[in-house]
Amino acid sequence: MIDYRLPEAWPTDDETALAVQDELRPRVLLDGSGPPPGTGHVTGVDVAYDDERDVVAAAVVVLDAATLDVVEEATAVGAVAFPYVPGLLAFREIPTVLAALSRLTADPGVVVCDGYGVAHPRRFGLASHLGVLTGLPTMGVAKNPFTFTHEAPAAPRGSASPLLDGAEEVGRALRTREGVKPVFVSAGHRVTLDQACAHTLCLTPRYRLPESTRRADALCRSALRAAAGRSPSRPPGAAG
DNA sequence: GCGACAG
DNA sequence: ATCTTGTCGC
Repeated sequence: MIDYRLPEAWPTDDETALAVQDELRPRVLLDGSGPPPGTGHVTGVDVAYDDERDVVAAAVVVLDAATLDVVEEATAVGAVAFPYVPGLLAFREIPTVLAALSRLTADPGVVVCDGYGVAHPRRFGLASHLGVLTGLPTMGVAKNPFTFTHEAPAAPRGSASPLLDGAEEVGRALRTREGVKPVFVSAGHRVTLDQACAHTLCLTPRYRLPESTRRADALCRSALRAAAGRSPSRPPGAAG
């Protein structure tokens, strides 16, 4: 069990956050030293919010990469540490994610984030940031193209087209289900773009989104309800 | 200056 | 992300 600790000074404003990204970006490795797709463990990470009550819940779910069976789960609840700012998502999600990861006993293997890795305005998105702080191999699978451009990939599952920032390929639009909107894959840390796409296809035998993120999404939502959301439609004055 | 913008 | 009814389809 590893205690993934949050850096002492976590940014509170945009300016400092940008400086932190510039400082940590050089530590990103895209050497493919992570485990081969379909082997070992794959861990899904996701976060849910109740900004109204200033509560955030993170969930991490470790899967057997070969069978996609759940090996272990963990959650953590905390206070919202940063507002949502496009390009600074990591500062909002990472504190609680690290707390949840620290509660795991199993080796996380490759960590799959809901968002981007190096496909980022400054090449340092959530997945890359999490990878640098933990040393774990990470990658990102996002549901939207963010600010990047792409051509629609061919209809068959497995088809892909480059996700571009100008002329640079920062990620890939990958079709995980025939005829269905693609997902947007990018490398995070210690994982190549090709490996990230291969991992994604291993994780999507049935649904558009990776089994890892689907599991983590369901878990962080229930954790949030347990922590902050009493019956949402309970009339004022009722017991509870 | 204005709009767009991972979750 | 989150707010939300019904609806089409396997």
